[in-house]
Order: sequence, then C-alpha cells, then structure tokens
Amino acid sequence: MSRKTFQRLSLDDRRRSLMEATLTCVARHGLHGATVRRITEEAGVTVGLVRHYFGNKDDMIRNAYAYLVGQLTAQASESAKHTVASPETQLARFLRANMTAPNMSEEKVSLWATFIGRVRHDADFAEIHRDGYREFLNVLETLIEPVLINHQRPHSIAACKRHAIALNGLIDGLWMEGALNSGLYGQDILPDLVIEASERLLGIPSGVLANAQPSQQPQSEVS
Amino acid sequence: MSRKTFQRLSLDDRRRSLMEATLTCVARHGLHGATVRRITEEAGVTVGLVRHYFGNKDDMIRNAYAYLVGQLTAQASESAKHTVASPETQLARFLRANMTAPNMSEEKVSLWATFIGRVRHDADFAEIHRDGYREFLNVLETLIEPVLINHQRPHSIAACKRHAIALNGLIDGLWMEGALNSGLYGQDILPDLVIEASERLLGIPSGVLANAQPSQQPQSEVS
DNA sequence: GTTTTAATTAATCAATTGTATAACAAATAG
DNA sequence: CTATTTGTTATACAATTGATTAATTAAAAC
Repeated sequence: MSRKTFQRLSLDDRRRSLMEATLTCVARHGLHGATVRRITEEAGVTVGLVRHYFGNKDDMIRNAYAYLVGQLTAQASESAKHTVASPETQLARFLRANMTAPNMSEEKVSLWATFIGRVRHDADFAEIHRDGYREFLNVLETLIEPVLINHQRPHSIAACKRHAIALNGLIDGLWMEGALNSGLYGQDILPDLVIEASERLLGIPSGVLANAQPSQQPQSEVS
Repeated sequence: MSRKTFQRLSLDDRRRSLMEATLTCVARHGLHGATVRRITEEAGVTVGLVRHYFGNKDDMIRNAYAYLVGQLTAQASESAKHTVASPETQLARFLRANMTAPNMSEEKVSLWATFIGRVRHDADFAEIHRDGYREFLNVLETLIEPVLINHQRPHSIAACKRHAIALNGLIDGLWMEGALNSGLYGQDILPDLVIEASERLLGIPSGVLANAQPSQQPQSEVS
C-alpha cells in the first residue's frame, strides 16, 4: 500500500488551512464534535500536523477563534472605512453590512456563540473577545461622532461612548437573532429596522440615515 | 467494601437534579467538558441514572436546555407581570430586571451562548430556542403597547412587533456583552442606559420610563 | 413483618479521544 | 545528480468517553 501523496506548504498557508478547517468543523458539528481527526481530514492532512503547527488541539482552537474574530472586525470596519462618503452614508453602510450577508450568516453567529461560552474560563479566549469588542466599539464611536456633530447633538466623548454601547447592543442582538432566524419574521426587514432604530437612538431626524445615498450613486463620485 | 448509601427520589426531583447538574457542568467546563461522569458526580449519583431517566446523554442535555430557557423567560416575564403598576413602571421594571442580577449573570449568558451553537444543527434545540424567543417577544409586545397608547404613539400590531424586535435586540445584545463584561465599562451603567435607549426607540418623552415609580425608592433624586 | 417493586449502584464494554513517535518523501541546496 | 533538511504520513498508545447489564437495596405495598 502506497503512502498518500502530499504537498509541502508554507507555515502561514498550512496554519491558515488548519484554522479554517477548525472553524468549518466547529460550525458543522459543534465544539464537542470538532475532533482532531475530523479537522485534519477537512484540511486534507493527517493528525500529526496539529502537534507540528500548534503544539496541541486547544492551541489550534484558540488560534482559530482569534482568526474568526479578526475576520469579523475586519469585515465590519472595512465596509465603512473604505469609502469617501458623508458620515451619514458611512454609518448607514456599516449598519446595513451587519444586517446582511456575508456578515450576518448563520454559520458565523453559531461560531461566535459557541466560542463565547469559553470566554469565561479561558484567559486567552477572554482576551481575544475583549480585543474584538473594543475594536468594534471604537469603529462605532468613530462613525457616530461626525453624525452627531452634523445634527447639533451632544457629542462629548462620554456621549459618543454611551451611544456606541447602545448601538453595539442593538446590532449584536439583532445580528444574532436575525441570523439564526426562528421564522418569526423575515430577515429582510432588519436592515431598514436597524437604520430606523439607530436614528432614534442617536436623536437625529428620521430619514437622515435611511436616505443617505446608497453605495453606487454615480452623482457624487469624483476621483 | 460496602455500597454507597442512596435515597430514592421522585421522577421529577431526580430529573431536575440531573438537569441542574448538567447546566452547572456545562457552565463550568463547557459542552465538551460536561461528561456523563462529571454530571452524575455533580448530582451525587452514578452514571447509570442517565440512561434510566433520559435514555442517553444527548436527551439529557436537550432537556437541560429547555429547562434553562424556561427559567430565563419565566424570570423575565414574572418580573413585570406580578405587579399592579402603570404600564411605564412595568416596562421599566422588565428592562431593569434584564440588566441586573440574577437575570444578567455571566453563568447564564455563557450557558445560553454555548447552547445556541447547537440550534443550527439540532431540530430539538431549534424548537426550544424558537419557543423561548417567541415568548420573550410576546411579553415585550404586551408591555410596549399600553405605553405607546398612553403617549399617543402609533400602536398598530405591526408597529408593536417592530418595536419589540428592536427592543429585544437591544436587550439581548446588552445582556450578553454586559454579562461577560470585558472591563471596557461598568455593568452598573446598563440599567439606566437601556431605559434611556428604550425611551428613544419608542419615541416617548425622556424620563417617562426613567422616572416611572421604582420598586422601593422613596423619591427620585435629581441628577 | 414480609413481599414486591423499581430506583440505584457497580462493573464492564467497545469506541473514540488527544497525543506521541518513527518512517517516509518532497522540496531545497550543493 | 546527490545529500540534506524537515514537512508530512502512518501507526501505536493510554486515557476517556457514552452506553449497557446484572446485582443490590431503599421504599412502597400488602
């Protein structure tokens, strides 16, 4: 019987491949069903590589969690920052991005929730979670402040932070409940709903965010 | 060597004892660490009883999840319904209850999140989740409607449902992030924050909920 | 007090788990 | 083309897992 043919990958490629396989397996079978054998099979390698690249399974999972959080925050902030548009448009885009695919996916919410359960007992998990949360709040504060200024609302640092906390709660909650939708309502109502709710939370006139010019309006695009 | 002395319990008592031990172990060690041996040891019995009372481990865990969701929704609705007070006071109490112990506890949030990961793949888990979610939304709608009426706001069934979805998102998100607090802010700001945010979301005058007569505070202090 | 019932224990089982190690082979250097 | 390095495979192993069964015994029935 001949040995399996294989390809030697760079350290980064192989590690990423294993982390992604880990996330796939956790999403598909839960943490308890994400065994070393299943993960390595998903990655197309044999079990020995776990030790070689991560030392042990727990460390591989920790790295996979950090990888996931990085993806989530990167996607979120990127969707807002990479545009030259009015503050209202940027905030509106950010909000919509969190209520639509690929950001709002059942798989990502499931993954996120599954790992949250370990934050409490594992210091590494807690740190990864805290960093991601802080980043998300920062992005929100940065997006909120100019909008408040534009509409003569109180915009002290404290006020911005308070608003960011509330908005983050709203987004997180709707992101979760919407993604693993129980069929009690259609997910398609969420983008408009979160925009309208945010206008109220910030105390800005109705329509300011809802009518902010959407992504592909040619009119104002001067480059 | 003598056998362990034991006590025969009623079916309900023993089942509840095992479910609570299951939740304790899941909260303490995660789903993967909640083994039959640990759970039964926590309950003070031997492993054979799992088969006797639940058939197998998975069914025991499913029942424990339903037990947890039942606790959460019962506590939440009870905190509001069991009082003869103005609609504003009832809603305010409900909101505060979800931002303070025992409802907002790290353990309960961890448990809740851990189980959410299985909703996607297990039909029984999905049903338990959906039922709990529906109940929560119903309680919210019931609490919201009279407040909207009292302040001449639109209060159609659709409007109430929309508000309930938004408020539920806000509560869920803050409940989660607040409980496993990352130290980025103090949990003690959350009760007031959620009350103020809810006033804005519902479009009712500031202070309507905040100044609704609290449970046992003599007179309000002016800030 | 005696019998009956079934809740509970204790022990065993096969399967699966994460880890460790030696053999192998793909890429690289000379 | 040969030698070397090390990424990768294949296999073994001890520990733990959930499940199963027969033996016990607490409690109820008589």
